[in-house]
Amino acid sequence: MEPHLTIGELARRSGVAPSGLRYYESLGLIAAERSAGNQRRYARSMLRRVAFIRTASRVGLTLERIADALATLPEGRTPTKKDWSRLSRSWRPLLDERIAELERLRDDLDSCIGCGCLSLQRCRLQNPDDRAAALGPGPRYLEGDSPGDAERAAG
Amino acid sequence: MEPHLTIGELARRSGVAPSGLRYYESLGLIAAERSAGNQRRYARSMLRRVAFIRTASRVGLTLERIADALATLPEGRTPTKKDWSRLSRSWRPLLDERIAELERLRDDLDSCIGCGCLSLQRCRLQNPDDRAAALGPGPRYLEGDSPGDAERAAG
DNA sequence: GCTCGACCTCGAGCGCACTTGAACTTACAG
DNA sequence: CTGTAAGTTCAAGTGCGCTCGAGGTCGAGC
Repeated sequence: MEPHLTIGELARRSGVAPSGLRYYESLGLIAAERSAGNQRRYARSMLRRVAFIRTASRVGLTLERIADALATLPEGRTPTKKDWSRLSRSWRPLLDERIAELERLRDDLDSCIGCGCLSLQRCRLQNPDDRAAALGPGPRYLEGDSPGDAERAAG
Repeated sequence: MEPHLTIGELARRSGVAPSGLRYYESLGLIAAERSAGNQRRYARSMLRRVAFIRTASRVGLTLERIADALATLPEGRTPTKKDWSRLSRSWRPLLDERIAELERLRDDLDSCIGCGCLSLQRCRLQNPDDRAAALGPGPRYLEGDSPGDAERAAG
């Protein structure tokens, strides 16, 4: 049991490819010491940090927001379980909101299946104000922005 | 009440920018007649078609899959409410699956909050086989691929 | 000492859903 | 007839989360 991991070992054990780990590093999400020959050597605590990143990503956070979260960890010491726990807890409302939105969509869909209307005037499935438009390109609600964000942006 | 819509009118009424409508057309999702001066003129039924595309997109389908779905509409006549209803109904399982996955994630999160472990060995929050990796780059589960897809791809 | 797999950096490319910009034309109101 | 808002095409750019390739170096076993 070595004290440090090579990038390949961390990759295998975290499920993130070496290229992905280097990318995370380029964004400041993780860090590594270097061997005499300039190769990355990871502390074992990086395993948990990468696990956190992966899970946060599955929850729907962008890497930028994950970086923000990681920045709130105490400096100078390895984070404790309590630290990780605090961060994980903060995802809960986000998940709840995303689930709620999909459920709304599903229920609206149910109430529309009978009519097949998709009417811009009447059907709740439609989003006439296109609130999401203010937030930029790409699929939005499904990628982490909440309707709440859209409303605030539309302010 | 004109029989046809300009691209600007369709954009305002559908919530999709003109550039987006041209993009949809480039993918074969919508079509338009042309004025004497080569400007697009949309039949009113396009409103419903665009509404369908937007909603399907919110549900999490890629534009490619939406195109596939639209291809099953009868040719030679304007689709009826029944046609749209049939397509909408097909989203239901997809939505259910996406909701279920987020709920699983939330429940796993709950069971982990106490420990803060995020352990690759023990914690259900982790996804050790990284099933999603087979499907290519980018956030996956949250963008429309289902875990089922991943399992089939890994098979 | 040599080999060979794993590592390094840097820039480019990808997939998706669009948007933007340049350079130009059309439609309609006054 | 003229001004201008709205339309046209085409190529390129954006944002996110990576991956890939080229060209070179490192490290461990024989």
